[in-house]
Amino acid sequence: MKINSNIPPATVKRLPLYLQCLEQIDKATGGISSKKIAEIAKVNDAQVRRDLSYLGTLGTRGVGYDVSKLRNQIELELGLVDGWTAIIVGIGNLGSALAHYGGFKERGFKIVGLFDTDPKKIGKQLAGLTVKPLHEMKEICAKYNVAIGIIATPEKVAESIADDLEVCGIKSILNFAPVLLKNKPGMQIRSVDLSQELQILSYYLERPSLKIAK
Amino acid sequence: MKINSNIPPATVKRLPLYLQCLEQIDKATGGISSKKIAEIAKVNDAQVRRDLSYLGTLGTRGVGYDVSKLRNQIELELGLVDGWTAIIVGIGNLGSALAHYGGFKERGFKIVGLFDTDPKKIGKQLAGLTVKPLHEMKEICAKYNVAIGIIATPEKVAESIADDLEVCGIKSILNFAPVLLKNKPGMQIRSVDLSQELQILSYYLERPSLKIAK
DNA sequence: GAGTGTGAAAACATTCACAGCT
DNA sequence: AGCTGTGAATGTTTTCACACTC
Repeated sequence: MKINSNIPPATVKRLPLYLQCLEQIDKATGGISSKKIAEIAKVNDAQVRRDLSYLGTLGTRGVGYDVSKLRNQIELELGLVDGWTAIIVGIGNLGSALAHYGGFKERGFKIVGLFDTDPKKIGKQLAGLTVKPLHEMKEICAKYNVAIGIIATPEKVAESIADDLEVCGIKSILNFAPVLLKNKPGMQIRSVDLSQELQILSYYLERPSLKIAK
Repeated sequence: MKINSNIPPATVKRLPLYLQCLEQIDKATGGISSKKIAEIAKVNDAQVRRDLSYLGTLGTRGVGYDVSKLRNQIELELGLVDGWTAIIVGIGNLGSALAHYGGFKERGFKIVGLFDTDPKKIGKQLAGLTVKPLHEMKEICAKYNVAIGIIATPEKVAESIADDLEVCGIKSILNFAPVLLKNKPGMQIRSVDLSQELQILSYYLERPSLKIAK
């Protein structure tokens, strides 16, 4: 089992998609073709083959890919077998949703801490964890060697939480607050803006107003 | 005010990002340069100029862009001024988070209905709306001319909800359930998988196991 | 026959670098 | 002097098409 650490970014973005496909097909199916994956993932089949070829020679000509072998290899490439630990900061509706979200555990991410500043939330039990105040963050991060900090706070405090996470030695942030965080050297930051997809969708909607223009 | 309906997809994806930038800068600032936008959005400044040039000749050489004029034009291009209405199906933690999410309203999307199958949730008041059973969906969709259906249900029922939305005449779906929905002719579907970004992040994390491989 | 893996072509996207305007 | 808008160059991604293997 080898890891190719030089996969094109466009391909890296699609690997989780393929993983989802493999999970979704009939569990009894042992093998699958690029054509079938392409159909479920809604991409071109040559694309699928090219993407998977970066992970090594995994398929069998004339036959297809072995589902579990393929899954293992994608998980290996994405580093999902390393068992990353994460904490969530901001336990409102979104933070709670993330804490309960089965997809994280299923993908090898373990949530080991929930934090909030609101005294009403501190002490609450949630998804098998107790919500803790911010000043206990450093201890938890050290104890569990936390790799990822997930920000689900209101936008006003997100930047300061990012600073706190940096102090705790965290090297990666997944930010759900609708704010563009400042760059921090040595820190990987990815932001998910829940309204962004809706805005993109809007561009491709049939618009009454377009009939007037053009 | 003209709409250029032929903007490259890569640019469309960045327009919401620029909008976020503009919202985030000091409200007092009347003008902004491509260099400043690039810095906040963490992209190349030539990229910003090229992207914005698709919207028309908006800047002033030697000066920069007028913030409010730029914002208006981006909103116009994205169709955010058309006042889309949306409904949310599945009022768990994620659905509640989405219902309360200020970013939707701010971007011109109006949530006009919340739906769930759970009798315990039906009747609940949330973000100024009452949670309704599924069979009232069609009526609400017709009444408010709903354009977008947001799915925030567990994965098992997501596909059948998508069918229901189709029956209600909805033409666009934003799916938060971790499942790849089947294609429906004439239907725009975008999926947001909350764990996907975490998986991409994982690929770029420093891995202990990589020291062994290679 | 069926389906992978991959050169080569085509399409798309980014970046440079600078003329042109304020 | 400062900053846009954009040709031209470069880099990346997608797709075609087919030799090759089972």
